[in-house]
Amino acid sequence: MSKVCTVVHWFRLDLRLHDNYAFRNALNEAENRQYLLRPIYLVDDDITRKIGVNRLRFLIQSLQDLNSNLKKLNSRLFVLRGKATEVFPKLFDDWQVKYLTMQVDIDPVLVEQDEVIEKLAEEKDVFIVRRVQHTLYDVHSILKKNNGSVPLTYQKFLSLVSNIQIKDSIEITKKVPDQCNPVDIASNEYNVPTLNELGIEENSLGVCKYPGGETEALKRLNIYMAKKQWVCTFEKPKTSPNSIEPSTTVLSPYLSHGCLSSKHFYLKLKSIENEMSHSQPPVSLLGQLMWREFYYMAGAGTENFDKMVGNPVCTQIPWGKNDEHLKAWAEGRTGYPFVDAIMRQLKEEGWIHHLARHMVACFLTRGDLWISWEEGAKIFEDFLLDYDWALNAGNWMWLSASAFFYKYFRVYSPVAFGKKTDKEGLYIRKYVPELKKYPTEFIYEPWKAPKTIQITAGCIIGEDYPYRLVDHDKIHKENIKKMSAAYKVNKEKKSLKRKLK
DNA sequence: ACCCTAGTTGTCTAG
DNA sequence: ACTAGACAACTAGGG
Repeated sequence: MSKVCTVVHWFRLDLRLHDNYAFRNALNEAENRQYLLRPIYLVDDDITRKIGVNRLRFLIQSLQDLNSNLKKLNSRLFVLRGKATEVFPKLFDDWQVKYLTMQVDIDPVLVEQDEVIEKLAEEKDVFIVRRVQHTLYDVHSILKKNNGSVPLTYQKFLSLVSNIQIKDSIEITKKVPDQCNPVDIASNEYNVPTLNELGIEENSLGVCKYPGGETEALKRLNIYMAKKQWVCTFEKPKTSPNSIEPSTTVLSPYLSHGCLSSKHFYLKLKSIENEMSHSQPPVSLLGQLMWREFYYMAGAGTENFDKMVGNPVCTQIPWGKNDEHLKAWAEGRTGYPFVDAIMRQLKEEGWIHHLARHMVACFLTRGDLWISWEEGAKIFEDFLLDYDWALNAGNWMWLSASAFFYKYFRVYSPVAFGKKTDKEGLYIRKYVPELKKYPTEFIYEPWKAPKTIQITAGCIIGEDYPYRLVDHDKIHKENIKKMSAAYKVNKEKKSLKRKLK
């Protein structure tokens, strides 16, 4: 007896049912051809080495939510363990797969993997459908529109996409017919793994401020979209990096995992903006989505986008190496309370405000520690719930003045910057509790506090809280000179290249 | 080739 | 609370 054929939808960074064209495609195909439908997710065996614990928790929660939403459609999520390139050849045979749907991704590791999968599928006669649904625009067609070169300014990017229409978002409500479900539909073999099963002590993790999942994403989106006045007056630079509760939406982790469709978000914003006057890109909420598109396009069109060497858009800067300083930065013990508070919030909660990212990124690179942005990007990859390959590399290059942004002499002060929105240092007191009792006068510069005050506040600088690693006022000026020299060399190289042509 | 303009979000001081 | 200028002078894109 020949087995019934199967349609597989491979969930990756599209952990949702709304606005998921690729999944709808699979569902329709299974129904029309009377094939079996298996929505799958692959968990790599070394996942715990690749993803930080907070993000792993977010992912597992997202998978659980996806599974329960699929169950409402009379289906389920089939979670499989192993590497895609090893799992698929077996699946193709075992399940008689005829049709595989998935979304298009940009991360070169995934792109490379997809090429292998595509080849394997071809050999086994599996038809693959890939849909652009993680971004608003098909980045490759934008690049083509710009004669194959990457626009290096946001405004240029906006002009390229200005007349592209965004299609409607879709809702999937149709239930999967019983005959499309395989016999092992209820098997525990395919359950979403728990954190404990992955070797993570769940109660060793901090409070979960941002639970993963499509349900949570849409709930969060709707809360913010209900505040129409807030949406329409939103200007990113005017939001606070150090408020105790986030001053922005924190939808980014949901976008990066695909729990929220960027297109769904975009269309909501558009319909609100149609009703009243509103702020504009780059500072508006819609402008934030456009930044995401901008970096996706840059990432897709640039070789070695996540590295300095061999990256054509990245200025080559002779960064130093200092593992002690790097570690202190990552662990929130630079001796600059604002920087340390941010890094500790990042590690504990997995999310920090965009401007807080500016502060610590500038501090690590061109501002103070003179350490490569690649090192910072790796730490962010570990800690951020909203880690996103293209955005992470792009923003790190921006902040280190390696690409997209060039005014390297504008340096964030670890003392002055935070004071603008938090004079009392309430944010520092929360995340660096050893300084909780410091007088406001010294909360941003505790090393200036007289010994008697340090004793009264119960925190001796150099013992209970570190002495500052560097003297910002002095070192940032030296670093500006180094940047200037690096730019000069870069310029000479460029003009030499032009002459050679 | 050259010049001009604009660029998501700096800091500090003086008024 | 705000605005303007000094600081020292960046690059990409467009004309």
